[in-house]
Amino acid sequence: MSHLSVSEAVSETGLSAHTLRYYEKEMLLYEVPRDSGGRRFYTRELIAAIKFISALRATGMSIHGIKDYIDLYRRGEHTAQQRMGLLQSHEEAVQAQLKETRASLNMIQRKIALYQSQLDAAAPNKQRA
Amino acid sequence: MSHLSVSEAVSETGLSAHTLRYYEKEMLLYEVPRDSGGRRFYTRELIAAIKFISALRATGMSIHGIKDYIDLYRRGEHTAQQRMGLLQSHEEAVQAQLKETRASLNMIQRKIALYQSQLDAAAPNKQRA
DNA sequence: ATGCATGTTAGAGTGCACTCTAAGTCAAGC
DNA sequence: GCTTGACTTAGAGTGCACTCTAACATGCAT
Repeated sequence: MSHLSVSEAVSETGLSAHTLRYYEKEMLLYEVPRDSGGRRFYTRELIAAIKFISALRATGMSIHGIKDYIDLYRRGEHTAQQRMGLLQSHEEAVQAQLKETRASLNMIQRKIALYQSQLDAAAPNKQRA
Repeated sequence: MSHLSVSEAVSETGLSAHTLRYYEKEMLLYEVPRDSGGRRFYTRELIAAIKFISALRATGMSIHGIKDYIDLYRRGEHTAQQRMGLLQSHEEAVQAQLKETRASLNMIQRKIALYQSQLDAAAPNKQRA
């Protein structure tokens, strides 16, 4: 259970097999183990890493940015401070992006409300007709 | 003041002149007026439209999706209901996306907290040393 | 009248993140 | 032993949203 095949990793992480290979090629994943037939399998540590990478992607960090983070990871424990710094500045960027999205959403919601009042005015008391 | 030059529109909307032309080419903007020399200028209605388009883009609607909305607009008042429908389903998508972003952000924040406690443990009472 | 910023065009180029193709390998089930 | 399905590779292709290029036009400031 702690060794997942490609297809199990696909359903566990929500990424495609193509994307998993692409991430490996781009060095976001390293030391992905193989079975005797040369097929990949994923340990629970790898799955956790993939899920964290997905969280970074879902919040808009680029592949390149993620690679910088992973590279620090590979360089050892003494990079922990730097890694935390990267995550913190990414967090700030995400908060800013959330703020902008909320503002834009607000504008859209006001437009919807406008449509609603226009349509109400055009067809008043429809429920009684 | 209600007629903005290209450079004024750029600073007012935050988009580049290139992007404004691109949006026009993709039919997101239409009937952009020209002065005697053939140069574009932007009315306040156009500026408002550009800002609304930017809100749709900022919330992840594709150029194609925006074009569908604008095309309804061009077809006249009787499409108001459909336009509202598009905006409402986009709103739902944005809410879902916000939820996912918040979940991912949470994961990142937990990681930051982990780093923080690790670094605290490695260098305790640093403030007294 | 000359220089320069600001604009014009069609169309090519860029960067990103996948996504797919083609040709091949391998293990398990009938 | 043969088929089926999941996997392998290098490398090409896709879709999106810009972004830039080159060559030219216009109009204000000196």
